[in-house]
Amino acid sequence: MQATLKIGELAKSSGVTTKTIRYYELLGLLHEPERSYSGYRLYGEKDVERLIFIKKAKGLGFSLTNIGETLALYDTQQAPCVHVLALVDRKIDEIDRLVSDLKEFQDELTQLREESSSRVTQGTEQGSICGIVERGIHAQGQVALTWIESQRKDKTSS
Amino acid sequence: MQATLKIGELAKSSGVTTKTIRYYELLGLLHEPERSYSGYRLYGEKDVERLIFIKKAKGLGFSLTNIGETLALYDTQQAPCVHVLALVDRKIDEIDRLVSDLKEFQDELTQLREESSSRVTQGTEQGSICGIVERGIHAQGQVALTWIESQRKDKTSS
DNA sequence: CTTGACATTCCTCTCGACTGGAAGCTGTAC
DNA sequence: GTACAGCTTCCAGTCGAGAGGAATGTCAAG
Repeated sequence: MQATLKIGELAKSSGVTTKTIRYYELLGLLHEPERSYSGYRLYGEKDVERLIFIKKAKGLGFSLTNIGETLALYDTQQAPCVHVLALVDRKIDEIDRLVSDLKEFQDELTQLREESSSRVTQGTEQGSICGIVERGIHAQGQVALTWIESQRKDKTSS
Repeated sequence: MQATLKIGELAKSSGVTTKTIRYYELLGLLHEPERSYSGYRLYGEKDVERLIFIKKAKGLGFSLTNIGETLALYDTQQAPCVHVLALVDRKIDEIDRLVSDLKEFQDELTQLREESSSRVTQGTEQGSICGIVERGIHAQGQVALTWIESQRKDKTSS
């Protein structure tokens, strides 16, 4: 359990900013780290793993509170009581439901895709950026132009 | 396309508050509805479906912006251009990745569950609410007490 | 013709999850 | 010995997704 990383190094090896690390500590997701004589936070490899776990879970849509609970369960090396086991079971079931809902949603999208692609009239809209942007979406408030960007930043992870 | 529902009725049949409906309209997720002579918003069955779609997608973790894009695609009855098709494809792929990440995460939890349950020492902690709460989590900042609540409100849907 | 439920707009507040920046300390490099 | 990156705390701002509430209008019932 050697604590050798300064916060900036932890940030680099986990891909999480120093700001965020301190914030997670504040929330109790990370334990209070050791400190150097001068007060610098010092971390070890475990902390890298922990941060990556958090990042991953967050990417899957879990809230920090929720992640905190799961971590707390990891932390307690005591026998967990029946209540907590039941909660983990519930979480597992929840993921099952989530997955099947996602699948269903994906099916809808796929179907939409099929229908749509059969309507593509062989790109007679060469000059314009995208016919849809001009005709359909523009009217709605140019949401489309930020689409690609939002896609990019939405799931930079994984 | 008869528009007969007032906002409160739409709210009831979709399970979304009137506040939220107006907010979605503001964001462009819902079209500007017809209005009665006195200025009341008037909706039809399509709007119920649309709201339920939004609710569902939101429950799956998509952002309102993201949902807006998808709806925009639904809306355009024109042939969608190749760009948009590609984006839908990407979204479909994303869901694939999301699902497999979730599965993986679930496996980790299941494993944790197994390990943990083998440590349950046959409930010698009758009197206390939960041994874990007392011993493990309490130290971390009583996160555990809000756990059940957060579970409840996190996924009230589906 | 007033009461009460529901509608309208507009403006502020909340909550989660950060991010930015000020003011000051540390530690290595030249 | 001073410059500069990197650390500290603390406080304020932002963004998404709404919720709360004031002031006012509408409409059916008694």
